Amino acid sequence: MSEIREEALVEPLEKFLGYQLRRVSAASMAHLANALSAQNLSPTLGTVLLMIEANPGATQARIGRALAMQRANIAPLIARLEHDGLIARKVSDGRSFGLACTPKGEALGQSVRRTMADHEAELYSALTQNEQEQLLDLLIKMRRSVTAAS
Amino acid sequence: MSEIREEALVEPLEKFLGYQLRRVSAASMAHLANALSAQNLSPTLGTVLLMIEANPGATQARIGRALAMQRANIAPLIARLEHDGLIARKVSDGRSFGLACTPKGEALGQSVRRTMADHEAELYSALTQNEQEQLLDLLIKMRRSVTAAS
DNA sequence: CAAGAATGCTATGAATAATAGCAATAAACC
DNA sequence: GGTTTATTGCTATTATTCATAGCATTCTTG
Repeated sequence: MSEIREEALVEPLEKFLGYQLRRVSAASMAHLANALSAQNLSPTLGTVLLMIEANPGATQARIGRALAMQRANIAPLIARLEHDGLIARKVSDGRSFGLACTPKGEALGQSVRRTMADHEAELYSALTQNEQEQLLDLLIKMRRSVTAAS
Repeated sequence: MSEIREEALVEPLEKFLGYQLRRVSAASMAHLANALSAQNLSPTLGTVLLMIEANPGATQARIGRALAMQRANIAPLIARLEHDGLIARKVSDGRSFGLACTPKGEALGQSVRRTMADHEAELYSALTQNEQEQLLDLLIKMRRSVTAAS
């Protein structure tokens, strides 16, 4: 009946917001990555896909800025989405392209949105509706100040 | 006077807790990494160092479990801390060692704690004291449920 | 004593992100 | 108009973090 339980260690960073944020975020990311693996997408790829879907015609530099990603890092992701036939590029500038989802990309986007919604519902059900809204508001407030500081 | 401002993109994941969590956590990690670079430590190394300092005698497997790190991933970190003279290993088992900070490690730990406290104070000053406590409580509650689910 | 579990570790690969630099193009300036 | 500056997409490279598989040693347990 009584299992052997390891005595818990002291957590010196317990009161640090950054530490708790990191721990929860890491767990959430792992959970989401697992959920999205069925669609053969990483969390980042899924996010970029949805971002393009919601902003047809945007260039990859703009998408990257909105997601706080460097141009150098988003390039291979765009190439991958295009290679998979999920997005298409239309010349907009002599140097840039307007991105948009293909029908295949929109279909997958729909599925990704469902997966993410399920993931959220499952993971965040430990919090009440009220707490979820509180947490969301606090995070958004944090992001505004953090983004402004950069 | 009026700068050219790029029209903001639609953020389809705006209401997703996991998304906002990731964005804030990423910004916080980058900020902390920058702050800790002066001590020649990554956030992970700093965290492990403080964890060992707070739990002298613990084995690296135990430290790893408490931080949700695989044995395979913590091994090189421990080797690095030992190589730098920050921690020492004392045989505890035929197969494991009890870890503890050296005086040099404790001195650095003190400095790391200060750096982290400063980092937190600077980054999270956008929230009131009350909001910071709310956020901390919500995150801890999330962590309990997430850990239980794993 | 034998079987299974735990520990430390290596090797390897995936995912994410940072920096530097390049060629082409656009925009701004004189 | 022509020069300078900025932007864009991209490659190459590196660092960090984390996951999996496997191995030898050593404990623990039946």
